[in-house]
Parts: sequence; structure tokens; C-alpha cells
Amino acid sequence: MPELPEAETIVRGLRPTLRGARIVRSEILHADVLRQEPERFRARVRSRTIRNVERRGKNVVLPLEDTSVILINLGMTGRLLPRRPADPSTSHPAVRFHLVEVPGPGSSGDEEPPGTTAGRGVLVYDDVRRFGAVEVLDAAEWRERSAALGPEPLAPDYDAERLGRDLGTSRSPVRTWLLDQRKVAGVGNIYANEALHRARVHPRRPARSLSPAEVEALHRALQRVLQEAIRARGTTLRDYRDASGEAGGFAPDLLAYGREGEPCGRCGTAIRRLVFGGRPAFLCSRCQPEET
DNA sequence: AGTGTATCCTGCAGGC
DNA sequence: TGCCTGCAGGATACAC
Repeated sequence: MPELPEAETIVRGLRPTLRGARIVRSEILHADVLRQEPERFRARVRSRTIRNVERRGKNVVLPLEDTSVILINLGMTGRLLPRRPADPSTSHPAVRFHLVEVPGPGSSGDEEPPGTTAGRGVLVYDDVRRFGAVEVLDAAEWRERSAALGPEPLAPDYDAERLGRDLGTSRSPVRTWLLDQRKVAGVGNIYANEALHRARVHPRRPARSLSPAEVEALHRALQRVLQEAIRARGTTLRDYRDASGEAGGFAPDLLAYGREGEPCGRCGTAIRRLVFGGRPAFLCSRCQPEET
């Protein structure tokens, strides 16, 4: 996916247009992205107004006015693309939400005049690989789901002390630990590798083996790389697009991820790629020694 | 508890 | 040109 900075970019882009819009109808083109029966899904979102557009970890969250939420996990290739009703086409549509702006106070009816297109729009959940998920949760289900996710790494109270405490006694490689959404929410393979490179910590070091100084460095690196990536509107390697269909601009700023064989920006040593936990890790073996 | 493997699915790059 | 294999920002279930 889309990791935290990409989800944040999408959310910021969608907020102005989606806030206050009402879902009049939804179209399910690929039921396998839903986590519930299509009929039930449609019924639960129909006629609901989208109160806001939020993010939790890598997830896009649309709180509805009845306190339920639409939860969207973008998987590897999920996109949220606003379209005009006249041309709602995207390459791999899975779900389409047909929207209408809610009439303001003083406006008369609930029914929009037939034939009108003004104020209408379509939000398309598009997903080539369909690893993503779209679901409706009631308030209690969402509370439970959110509680199962780790803290937001950019929250003001997420300090190095908290990170150090959470790393705790885990013998897992620190890269694996960072990818676990229950430990910290929103970090994926790109930013885990980038943060570790910046912090000069080898990805395979056991989580609990980091010194206080390394925990401090990792905390700072993680916050910085996520913030810088948000500022650049995310990383596009291949598939990621924001709500306007634009690629992110952070890829040239990656120092390790995907740069096997290229010189480390800090010391010139060739970046190495190794695989563990089923995923590639990228590191500079000089800046990030495995043994300390 | 931690780790490797397979699974969902499609598209693309690289080798031959 | 075409066929085949492997790989991909994720999440989860399983066996050991």
C-alpha cells in the first residue's frame, strides 16, 4: 500500500469534496473487496452523509452521520478517485459511491431534482490487485478495530520513551516489528527501511537490543521520514496515486529502499538487499552494522 | 514467541 | 514476438 504518508495525502485531497456529501447509491463491481455481503453493505451506506475524511494508520476512515464508519484499507494498489457522474471510468473499479451534496438549511426537499447533475459526484474505489478492503463498521466495531492498531507515530505524545517501552522484550527483527500494525500504525516496508537507514540501525537487529540512543535515533528518523514524505505527497514506485490521480514526489528522496547496488548517500558503500520475513530489506552494511 | 510459507490478484520486467 | 518466472507500498492463516 500506500503507507501512512500516502493515506494522509489521499485523505487531505478528498476531505474538501467528500465532507457533507451523501451517498445515494453504491455500485459493487468486485464483491471480493468487501468484508460483508454486498446487499448488506449497500443498505448500510445508503442515504448516509459522510461527516469527515480521516486516517488511522494506513486506513482511510469515513465517519458517517449515524456514527458508523466506512473503513478502507488500500492494500497494495487501492485508490480513491473522485469522478464526475458523466464519466466515472477508472481502470479497475471495485466499488462506486454515488454522491450528492446535502441540501443546506433553508433548502426545501430531500429529493434532488431529477436530471440535475450539479452537486453530484462519484467516489470510486479502484484496485488492480484487489488486496484492499472496504467495509462498514458500527461505532463499537470501529472502536475495537482501532484499539487493535498501535499508536499513531506522528501523534504529539508518541515520544522516544514510548517507542522504547513498546520495543520492550521483543526478539523480532526491528524491521518486522515496525511492519506490525499492532505495534505502530501506518509503517510499511518503504518507510521502515528508510527510518532504519537514517537511524543507522540494521533492519535485522532484535527490537529489544536497541540502545536508548538508537531508540532515540529511530524515533526521530521515523517521524522525520514520515513527515517529509507527507510534504512530498507520498512515494510512487509504480501504482500509488493520490485522489487527484497524481504520483507522489518522495521516490527520489529514498536513501535505501529499492536502491540495491547504488552508493549509500552517506558513505558511498553499495546498498545491500536481503530478504527476511518474506520481504526485502535494504541497508548500508557500513552505516547499519548488524553487530554492535 | 518467532519465522518461513502460502494465499488473495493483476501487471510488468527480464530472461530465453 | 511470445512464453515463463519472479516480483510488488499488505494482511492473514498456518505449520513448525
